Amino acid sequence: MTAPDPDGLLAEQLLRLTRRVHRIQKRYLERRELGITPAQSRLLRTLAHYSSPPRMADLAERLEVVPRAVTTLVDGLEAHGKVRRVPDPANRRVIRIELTDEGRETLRELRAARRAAAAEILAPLGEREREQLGELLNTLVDGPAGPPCEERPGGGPGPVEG
Amino acid sequence: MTAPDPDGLLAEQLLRLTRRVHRIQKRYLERRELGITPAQSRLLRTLAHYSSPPRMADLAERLEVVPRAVTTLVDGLEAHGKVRRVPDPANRRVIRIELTDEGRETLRELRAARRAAAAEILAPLGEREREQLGELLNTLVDGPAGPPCEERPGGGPGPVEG
DNA sequence: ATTCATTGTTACCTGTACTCACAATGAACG
DNA sequence: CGTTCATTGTGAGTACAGGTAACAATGAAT
Repeated sequence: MTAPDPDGLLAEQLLRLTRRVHRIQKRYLERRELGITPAQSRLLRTLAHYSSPPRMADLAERLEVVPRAVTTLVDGLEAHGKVRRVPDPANRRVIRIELTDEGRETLRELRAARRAAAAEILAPLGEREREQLGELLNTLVDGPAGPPCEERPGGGPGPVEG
Repeated sequence: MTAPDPDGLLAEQLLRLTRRVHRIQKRYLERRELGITPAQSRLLRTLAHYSSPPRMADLAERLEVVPRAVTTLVDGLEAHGKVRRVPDPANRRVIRIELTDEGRETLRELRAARRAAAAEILAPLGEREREQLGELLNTLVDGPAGPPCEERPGGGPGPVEG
């Protein structure tokens, strides 16, 4: 440790971990036959954090992807009846995304799967260390922000991912 | 904080960060017109950690991907003259992957790019915190191991990624 | 010699996200 | 009013990363 390029190394570890998370999560998803992909699962979970149905653009910003990607994800979820597109009467350009009952149900199972996957990944860490890691990651994520776009306007519905 | 599902959240942050790393790294790679993709860059860097040219299977294990993926990556790198496939006289099934001079040159630029990307990501953290994060990630990565396969036989050429 | 395991690869498919172009809507301003 | 411009979501196309399955070549074991 204290290698020549500690920061670069750190990025490498990050990548590796994420690949692992992805693989494990996928396994759990398949096993439970929920019929959704990891990215869709992510959108679904994100959806749950809003108090009122978000717009596509909100989700894009939140997920740190381009709006087009959200369209695809919502397509998939809607086809499986997990979410619903509802027009916004106040602004006919916007579409708001609502969780359906089935979506909420799926979400419950999803959380279990997620928890199991996380537990598997985090096994080597103790309680205290997890907290540390959590704080560090929070700092990182909330820090510079910014997907392909710049920064968020601020007055969103009810974010904060918690 | 101290939310209902801290571990799940943690995984979420991980994913988000990685997406960011990926995006930033890609941007750097394009800007410098190195003509390689992030995954190829990863393989290249990994290659540098071996004292003697590794086999395809070694790389697959190291990168935690299926051997087939390595084939594709090496194809790309070889086409750009960054690496060379050399047959192993001792075992005619194996192919060893060597860095070419051009590959080594690219590697130098790559490190700079990587460092810049990491710096950008890690900006919100202080020196002390980076060390902490580094240690935590190390523990995680070295912990349970295991790609699609199980565990590594141990006697690899010269691993340890550092 | 036959059988089995290793190694890399051919062929194909999925998931994810990106760019570009565009239609529909809304807002600003003459 | 009409013109112009920004916002919002989407169709079409592309790139990249990785996974499965089948296989040919080689090596090892019996």
